[in-house]
Amino acid sequence: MVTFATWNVNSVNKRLPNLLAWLDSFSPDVLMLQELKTVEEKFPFLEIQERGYHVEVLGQKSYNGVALLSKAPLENVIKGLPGYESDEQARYIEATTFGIRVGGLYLPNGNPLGTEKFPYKLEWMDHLISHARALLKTEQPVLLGGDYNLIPTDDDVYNPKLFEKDALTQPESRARFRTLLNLGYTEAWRSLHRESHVYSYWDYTKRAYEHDNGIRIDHLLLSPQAADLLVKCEIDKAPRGEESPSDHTPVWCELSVDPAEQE
DNA sequence: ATGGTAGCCTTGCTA
Repeated sequence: MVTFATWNVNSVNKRLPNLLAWLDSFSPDVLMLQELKTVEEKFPFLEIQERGYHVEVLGQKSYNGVALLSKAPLENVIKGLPGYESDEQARYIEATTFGIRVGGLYLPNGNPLGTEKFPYKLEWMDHLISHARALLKTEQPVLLGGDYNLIPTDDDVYNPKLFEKDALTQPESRARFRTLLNLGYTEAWRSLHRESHVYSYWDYTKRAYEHDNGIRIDHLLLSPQAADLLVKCEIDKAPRGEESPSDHTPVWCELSVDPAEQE
C-alpha cells in the first residue's frame, strides 16, 4: 500500500514545523505541496531529505510554488504544465514515483471576477484538460492532485450563497472541472464518501475553522488505471487545528501498489 | 457595511 497526499502549506518555510511534524506522524509515501511562496534556493531541502524523502521543487518568489516529495525516486520530472510554456507562474510539477505518474498542481484562484485573473484561471484549466487528456493516452496510472481552487458542488461549501460571485464556484470553472472527470478521471474523496459539507480549507478570518465554515477545494484525481487501485481517501483535519496552521489541511489516498515492486 | 487574518520582503498584493 502506498499513500499519496496533497497539502497547500501557505509558505513552506513559515510552515516548516507543521510540515515536519506531519511527515513524522503521518509519514505519507508521496506528498504534493503547494504555495511554497519561495524560490528553490530557499526551500528547506535538508530537513525534508533527512526524513527519507526525494524532493523536486518548482519555486517562485513570494507567490505560488509547488513541490513533490516521495520516499521512492522521482523520475522523468517535468516542471511547468506541458503545452503552456508561456505561463510565468510556478503551478505544476510532475514525476513518476511508485509506478504512478503524479502531477502536483496549484490552480489559479481566479478572484476577483471581472479582472484578468478569472480568464487566466479558465485558460489554465483548459491547458490542464489538454495535458490530462494526453496523460490518459499513455494508459499508465495517473494521479493529478493539488489545490484546484474549485468547489465542485454546493455540497462542498458551508454557505453557497456567500460564494455565488466567487471564482471557485462559477459555472465556467465547474464545467471545466467536470470535463476533467468526463475524460475519465475519478475524484478520489467524493468517489468513496457520500457525506456533504466536509472541507479541506478554512479561512483564517472570523474563526472559520472553529465554526467549520469551510470549503473543499483540494482534490486527488485518478486516471482509470489509478482509480482501480484506490482503497481509501481521507481528509486529515488535525493539522488545521494546530498552532500557526496553514489555511488548508492535507488530503490523502491509499493506492494498492506494492512499494517493493516499484522503483 | 466591508471587516476580519496571514504571508510575502511590493508598507500593496495575493489569498
